[in-house]
Amino acid sequence: MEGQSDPHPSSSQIQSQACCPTVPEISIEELDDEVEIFAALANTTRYGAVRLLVAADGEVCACDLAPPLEVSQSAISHALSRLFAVGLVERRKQGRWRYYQATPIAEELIDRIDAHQERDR
Amino acid sequence: MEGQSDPHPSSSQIQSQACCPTVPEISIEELDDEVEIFAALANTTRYGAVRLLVAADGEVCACDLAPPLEVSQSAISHALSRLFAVGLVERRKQGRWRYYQATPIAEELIDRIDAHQERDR
DNA sequence: CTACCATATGAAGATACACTCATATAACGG
DNA sequence: CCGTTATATGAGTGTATCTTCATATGGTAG
Repeated sequence: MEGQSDPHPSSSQIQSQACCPTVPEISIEELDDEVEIFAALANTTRYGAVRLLVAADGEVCACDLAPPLEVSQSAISHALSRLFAVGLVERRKQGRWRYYQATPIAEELIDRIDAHQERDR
Repeated sequence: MEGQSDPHPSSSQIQSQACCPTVPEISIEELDDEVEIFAALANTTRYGAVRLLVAADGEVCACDLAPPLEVSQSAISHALSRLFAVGLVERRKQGRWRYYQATPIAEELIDRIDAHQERDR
């Protein structure tokens, strides 16, 4: 399998008007952390939670996030744990409550998306 | 199933130092488009393609993207189609080649991620 | 035309994912 | 203490997702 591709560097030199405008080299292996950040946002529950936290512009306890998202306690807990794992939210414990807050990177990503949606509407 | 939650508005008024700092209302249904954008980036092949395009800072033909990502022709084609569908890349046909280019929103999201990675390293 | 090349697309199998359920932990209130 | 509340976590399951294979399309060169 993988019957070798590499089409153009063959025969003569097809680099003038053909493809190949020198493709930059990037380390593909090191992309996984970043993919995980986007993967954490690639789900309605988790993205909705981030949006709520960004809109709240401050701390919100987990129990206040579940109802508007219409998901169970377990679901929001799983969701917030994953968001925390990739650094999209911070959390603080107070008594029996756990307060969550969006991190700067979360705010920035949402901000970019909002600006984009604003543009082409 | 779903034995109704809504914990605090019950008994007395537990809003002072408890949770509930007025959770903002957002339209959860309208989030799907945005989730699709992040979902498109939540895969190594697709994210790698976007990174290559952003790094290239210009057009790159599909055949030049497959080798560095170590994926098949079919895989890169599927990947680019999906990225195009959500507006993360643009494309232009020239002869039998198809040139892809990152869109502004793609560049901005990558830019935010890079700045973030820079920060906590 | 006919061969070949770059790309696209549909179906299909293997894998990963997001819930739910059950249960655990921890903090408060009586 | 014991019951209740808020949250966390592991297992299990239905569903979605990604890649490959096969094939289609559209362009180019002989």
